[in-house]
Amino acid sequence: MRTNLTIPAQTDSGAVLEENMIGALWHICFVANSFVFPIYAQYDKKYKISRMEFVILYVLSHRDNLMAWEICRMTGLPKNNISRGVNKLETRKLITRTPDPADARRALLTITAQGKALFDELIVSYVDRAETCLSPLDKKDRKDLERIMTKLA
Amino acid sequence: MRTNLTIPAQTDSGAVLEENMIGALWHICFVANSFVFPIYAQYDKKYKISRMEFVILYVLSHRDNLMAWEICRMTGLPKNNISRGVNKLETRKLITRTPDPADARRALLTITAQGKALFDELIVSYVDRAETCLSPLDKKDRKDLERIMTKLA
DNA sequence: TATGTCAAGTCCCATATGGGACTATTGAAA
DNA sequence: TTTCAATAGTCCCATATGGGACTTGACATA
Repeated sequence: MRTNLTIPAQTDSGAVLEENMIGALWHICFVANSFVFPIYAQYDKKYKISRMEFVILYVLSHRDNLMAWEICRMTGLPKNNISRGVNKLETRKLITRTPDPADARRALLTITAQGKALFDELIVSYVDRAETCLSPLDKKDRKDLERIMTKLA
Repeated sequence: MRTNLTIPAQTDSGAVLEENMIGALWHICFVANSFVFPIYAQYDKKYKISRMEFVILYVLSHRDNLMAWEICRMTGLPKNNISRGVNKLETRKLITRTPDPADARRALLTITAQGKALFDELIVSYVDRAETCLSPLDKKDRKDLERIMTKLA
């Protein structure tokens, strides 16, 4: 379990890679890691929620009645990990799994009120951290970033 | 300080996340993962180079005579993982470790010609993949992305 | 009904990862 | 000098992760 992690506050990485788009993508990865790492550490420590579980809650809080494989498709995460997360969330009653009577293979996942309540709590840290990470950006930067990221994903 | 977040109720369409900066950061993570995952899989399979090892080669190919902890600081990766990677790269003669005579704790890392040659091979896939991932972006987008990412990292 | 194929999930296992304890060394304070 | 703290790196161990095999169910074709 992760606790107490320290992300080095500042880096020289800017200097390491200023060639072209390689650098941009390297930075994207760096930012992504520095962003999520402390969050997941906190979720795990404070709420016993793993990365996979958070991702599932995140997706289900936006769209209901999804099947596990759809979450895989949307997130790019492997199905066994999602499967594990779904099971854990179900036993904790944070989501429900409703078997599709028409096809016994399928089960529709829905977040419960309890799950939604937890998610609303989790997302506060998420937003805080996002604000911290994006604080160097002005309004225009943010607009641009949003536009670009929408194109990319 | 927390942002008042509004989670759009049940967004439709595959785009799970286009609200605000939460969405942007979620996208950043998604893009980062989708970008690196296939690359590291290939590096591992084809060259027996792990993510950590690649990162070390990457950094050392830009800056010589670094200590392990500096790589940690630059990349945000934990020191034990970097330590492992350094050892493996050293036994494969892709980097050298020169003990600092003035301080026996320290060792300066340098990429070897062999290491550089391998890195040059690796980076080809990296650039290819970067180009693929960034293909939806036009020239202006790319300029913006680079500007923003430099600010963020 | 039998058969082959695909689909949705789960299980098993090997590996990657990260936290924390530990070692060895240095430098500073007492 | 002795002691204490900090630094650089390694080791150990528990957990997270992902590939691939496996299970069960659905459906198409015969």
